[in-house]
Amino acid sequence: MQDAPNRPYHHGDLRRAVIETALDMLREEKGWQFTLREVARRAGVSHGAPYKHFPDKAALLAELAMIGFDRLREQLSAAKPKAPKSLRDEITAIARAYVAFGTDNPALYRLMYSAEEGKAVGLHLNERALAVFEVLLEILRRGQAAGSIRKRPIEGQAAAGWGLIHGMTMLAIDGLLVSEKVGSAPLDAALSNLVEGLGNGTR
Amino acid sequence: MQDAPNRPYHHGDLRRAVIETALDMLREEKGWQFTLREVARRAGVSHGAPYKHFPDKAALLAELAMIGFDRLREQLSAAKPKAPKSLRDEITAIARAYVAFGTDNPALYRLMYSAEEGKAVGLHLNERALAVFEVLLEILRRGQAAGSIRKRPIEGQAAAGWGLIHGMTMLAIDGLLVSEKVGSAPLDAALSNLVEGLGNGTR
DNA sequence: GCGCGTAAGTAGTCACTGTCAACAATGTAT
DNA sequence: ATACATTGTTGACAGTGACTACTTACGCGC
Repeated sequence: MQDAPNRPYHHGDLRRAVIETALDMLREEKGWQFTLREVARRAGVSHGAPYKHFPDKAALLAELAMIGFDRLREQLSAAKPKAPKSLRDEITAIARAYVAFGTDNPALYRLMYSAEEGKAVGLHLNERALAVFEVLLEILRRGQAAGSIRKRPIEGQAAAGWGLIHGMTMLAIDGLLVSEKVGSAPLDAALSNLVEGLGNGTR
Repeated sequence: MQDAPNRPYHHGDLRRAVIETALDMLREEKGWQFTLREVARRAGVSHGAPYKHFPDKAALLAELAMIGFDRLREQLSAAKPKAPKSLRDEITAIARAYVAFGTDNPALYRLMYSAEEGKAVGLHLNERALAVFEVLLEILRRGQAAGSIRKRPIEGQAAAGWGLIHGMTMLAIDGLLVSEKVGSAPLDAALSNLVEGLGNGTR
């Protein structure tokens, strides 16, 4: 915290501090509807200071979203099993990690898929976001080569995988996966269905 | 509009007018981040008037979300083919209608899955929201009975279907289904995959 | 008919927001 | 040393959601 009253006039690394503080607020609060002024307040700086580092609030949000993609990719890479018994195990592991990222960082995940409704395309065509998508594509490519995944246009299979996982993540974040509607293990069931749809019949 | 300067003191049906106006604003703008004051302005009443009908903005948003579920259910019912050639056709038709609802009413759809982040559960366990879910369940039940869908816990299959369709809808709304990532007909491909996963092998 | 309670609308206010321009402090290159 | 660019501060502005006190006029019981 910035208790020291004789804090120096120049923060030193305010840009990073603003980002860190904003990430903290995303973590503890639910919505990404935090105020820029409170970020400044927490960072121990005047309400106008952040504008020296970000042209506006949207720019900060975009930056946060990018960081989100980086972290998601890292988390997926870390979850990839070293010696997977089957492609199914691999897909399951990755998918679980993906959903876990969403439920662990709900506000951040929402932000990654919201930022400026319409400008989101730009974000997701960015190299850092595409890197996440590449994890999925790589698995599908390998599966097709190994013959355990139907030989179909890979983009379509990617659509099915991305759509399902993103959807399950959003539902999980919103707390909508209640057993009254989707049973006790919805993610497992959905993943089974996905894998069986992708598979070539040799289960 | 309310051009008449000698507009009566009492609006007559302000509650409905507020809802209609808010729906209009959802339709034309993208975000559900409209201001209550502008709703009042457009309805031709003072900025405090809506508070006589809604305790706060969140209450209005919740009401709008409910209307969204009603309309979605209607649209799905209308899209259900009278004499479907196969269950696959039926599922495809319903799913297309669902996604179309989302892309036609992006802000409203977002609202239905956002409203008060965390209070969403309550919304979705409401009778009017469950009615939408029931459309999906009914198809699955019928498919299992007819033998064209694998005999598995229906909740899990519902999870797979809901997750995929919701995910595709969200991606479509955000404009993220660009051909660079998911090819030219992502929805068709994803639905094929879903149906094949659900199916019992007799394709 | 008629009074009047009360639902419905108004106006003003409060604390707060994002953004901006003017100003001050600091570091840096010449 | 001195000019300058960077970074932070302060104060302002319009606009927001929410609350309050006030006013209007609808409609009910007599």
